[in-house]
Amino acid sequence: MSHIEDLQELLSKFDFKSNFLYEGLTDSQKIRVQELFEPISFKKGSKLFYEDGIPTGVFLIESGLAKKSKSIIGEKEQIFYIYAQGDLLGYHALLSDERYQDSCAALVDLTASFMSKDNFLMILEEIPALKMSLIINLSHEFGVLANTISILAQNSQNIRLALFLLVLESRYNRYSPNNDGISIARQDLADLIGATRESLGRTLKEFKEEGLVSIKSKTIHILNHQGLYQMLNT
Amino acid sequence: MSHIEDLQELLSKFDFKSNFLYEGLTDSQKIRVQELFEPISFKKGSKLFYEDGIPTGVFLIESGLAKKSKSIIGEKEQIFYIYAQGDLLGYHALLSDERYQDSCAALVDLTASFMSKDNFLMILEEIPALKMSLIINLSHEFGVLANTISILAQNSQNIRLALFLLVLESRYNRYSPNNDGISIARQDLADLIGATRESLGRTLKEFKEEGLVSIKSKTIHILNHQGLYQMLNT
DNA sequence: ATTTATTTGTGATAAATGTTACATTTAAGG
DNA sequence: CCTTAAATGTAACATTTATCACAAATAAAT
Repeated sequence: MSHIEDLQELLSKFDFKSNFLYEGLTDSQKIRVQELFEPISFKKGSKLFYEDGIPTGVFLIESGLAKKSKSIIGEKEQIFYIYAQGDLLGYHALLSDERYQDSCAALVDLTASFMSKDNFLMILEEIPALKMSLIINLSHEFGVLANTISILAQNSQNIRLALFLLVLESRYNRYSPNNDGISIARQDLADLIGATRESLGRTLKEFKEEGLVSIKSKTIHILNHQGLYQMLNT
Repeated sequence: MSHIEDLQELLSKFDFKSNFLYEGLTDSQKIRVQELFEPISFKKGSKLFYEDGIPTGVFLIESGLAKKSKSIIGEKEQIFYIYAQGDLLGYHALLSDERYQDSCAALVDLTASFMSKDNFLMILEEIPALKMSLIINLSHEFGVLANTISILAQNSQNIRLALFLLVLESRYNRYSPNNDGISIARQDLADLIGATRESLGRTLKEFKEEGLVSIKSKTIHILNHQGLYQMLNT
């Protein structure tokens, strides 16, 4: 197996397949689902939903990026996933009939489609294939979060950063062939890899000096994918 | 809200409700499900299933404890959940139609009920309530793993240990009123909180010297729950 | 019961990461 | 465009945690 394939396989272990919604539906079913969505938009920094809030529905991201994060103890925020175009989100709390266990904020101006809780639960009963897709997807997500725990708990900051840079680049470029680099606030990147902002800055600088990445203000470009990947296998 | 209630609420954020199987079923449905299980037992240290193995069915723990762990990079093993009596496990890989993403090993001699993949998928179609229970449960598990990420990535070893001691004690004593303490290998506890064995040992010694716990060989007893809980809120 | 293997404890040292405080750069608003 | 606020960079220092090497204790096997 080539290095590229190895990398792709690794990255898939950190990616929800949250764009499952239309998989396996007939054309008429797709239209039925689409009819239940309504457009909604969020300014950069605003929240799609809040921790402890009551779930109102689900969101399908049409454009933009959103971070899901939570804070269990103290004020420290942990980002545990970054959603991109095509991803469906907001269904966990809704389905488990709990309050939101996490909050979700737009990283950039964002457009989405919204479906109310009632409509979502209705369509789930109406189209059984959807329910099975959801089960498959939730099961996959379990693996992704377990992998995330494993990476964050067992590896140094260097390795965590190397991995998440690769993950983010692939996520950011999901539907855009032109590689625009990874544009993200330092604090967010730190909250994602479980580091302080200062410490992340130093590690990032190291990477730059080693020619692994280039940095222009907020945007990080990966120059040497192979190099980052090799860090993971040492 | 009292401290005890606060603690209970916190602990519930780290507990799968994997004993959902019979919830909401009629008596005849329960019997139908039970008929499809067959007894199986595992010696301490043996594996219920292996990472990368092909899923064969699901397990319901009748007695004993099991750890679910994985190793993404290198040889470091991360335990991300410890299952106890009453828990159902092994359905994630089966449902997402992937290979096992993790391995599961008995921490002590263990007895379980086993249901084959075919029977599990069959009963899921036969009893729709089961499918919905599964969705609810998977959604809840998502929150638990997100909380685990947050704790492990954002807190010091002391705090991680304090929390997991409280979690483990509650898990170990789920169905046993007499508090037998937490019997666990140091290496396993270290793999659970994301620390080295030596480092864990030192932190544990500190806890002992502060009167928070007592240690008799492999078994840890919590002496001051309040004290451990307060560590989390500083 | 005695030997052997495994697990655990300990101490010295090095490495990684966090903390604090402030300078500098970049973005946002009028 | 200018002003102010927010984000980022930097450096010295403290703290936490890992690593290594080995002793002690416990568990397993004969």
